[in-house]
Amino acid sequence: MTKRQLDIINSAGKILTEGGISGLTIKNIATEMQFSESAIYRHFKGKEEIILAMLNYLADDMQERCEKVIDQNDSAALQLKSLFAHQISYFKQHPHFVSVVFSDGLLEESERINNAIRRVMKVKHNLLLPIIQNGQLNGEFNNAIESQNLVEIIMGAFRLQMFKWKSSGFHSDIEDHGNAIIENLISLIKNN
Amino acid sequence: MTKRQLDIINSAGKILTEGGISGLTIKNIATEMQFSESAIYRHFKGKEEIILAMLNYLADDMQERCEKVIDQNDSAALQLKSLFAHQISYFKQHPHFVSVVFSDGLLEESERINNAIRRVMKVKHNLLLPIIQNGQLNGEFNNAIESQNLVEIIMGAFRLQMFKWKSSGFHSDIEDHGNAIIENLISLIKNN
DNA sequence: TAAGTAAGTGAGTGTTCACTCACAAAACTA
DNA sequence: TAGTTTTGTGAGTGAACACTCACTTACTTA
Repeated sequence: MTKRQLDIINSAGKILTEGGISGLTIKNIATEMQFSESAIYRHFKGKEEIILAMLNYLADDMQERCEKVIDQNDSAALQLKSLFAHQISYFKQHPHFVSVVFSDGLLEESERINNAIRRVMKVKHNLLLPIIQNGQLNGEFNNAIESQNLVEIIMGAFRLQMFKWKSSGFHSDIEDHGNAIIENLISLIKNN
Repeated sequence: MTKRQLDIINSAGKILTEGGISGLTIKNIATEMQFSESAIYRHFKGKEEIILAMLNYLADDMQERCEKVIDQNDSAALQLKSLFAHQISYFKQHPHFVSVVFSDGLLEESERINNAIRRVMKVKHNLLLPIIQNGQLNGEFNNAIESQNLVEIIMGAFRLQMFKWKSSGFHSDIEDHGNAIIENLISLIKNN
């Protein structure tokens, strides 16, 4: 990944956030980059490669950042809380990643993009699962429910918050509302 | 809504399910209807109107069907269960409605479509809210959490199941997995 | 400094798209 | 049956799209 490629996927992200998936054209990316359409093709083979690069960058970056945030000495509940707090503040700084993950119009166009989106979700899933499992093992969380299902409930709630935030044009306060929902989720799955 | 219009939105739904949002073109709808492109314009002013008609039909239909399914004499938990069981079996028969609700590529193109999608979600929200509120009032459900938030958690989990089902090309068993998640959700929010 | 490569350009190409229009047949109505 | 409306068609339009190509300019390096 060259610097120029990173510039391009950032421009693509900006456009995706502002103009949605139908606005994500080579022409618009080129304009945003302040050079010609054809120049884009010096750095990426085509549009699909740009989208794939965005998604793969997001997955890698998310994995790396989140691993650092989780402190194994914390309680499972605290780990969940800091994981999501981090994730929310990250998306707040880079809302285009929310756009790209939720642009499932992309999804239908190419199996490779489909897989890349799945990979992003899988990274998230794999970060959550061990936390939940530990919490269930040490009696912190409800263990009447399979860990997999618990993870899906949590991810579903989080995704809906992100979706609503995106639908609002990123105007609503995701930090307040998102963290509140996570707080509620934790109190829901806790044994008490 | 004429018969022909209903035929067209059904064709559009079929195409949306099979070819995704990028496949939803006037040409494809016309082919599916077995007549020419221009004939479509005898029944709808344009593509946007077709999509709006689909969404509004879904919202109205969902409202009407779901109201019938909910038996006020049942417990809140049972009401939730039958509501979702009905919804899942309905989507299983009409998977294109899952496609249309999740095609947020549509969303960005027009404020009217945006509002129509929001309306579908609102209908669902308004169906769930009173059930949750009653359940909290009569001590059946956890009332440490605001009803609104509880509704969002439930809807989020349900939407994620639908999304995964759609991503699988509607091959996974939504009836099994979807109902299991709802079962888990209910056990999670129940006071015991 | 000469040669090779990387990065950018302007003018295209072919395709697909939503949509229009003059026209025709069919169905309804007086 | 004559007149009108509804429903369909085929040919076409202009715009947007991803992508190509011959060419130039700038940078690197032997």
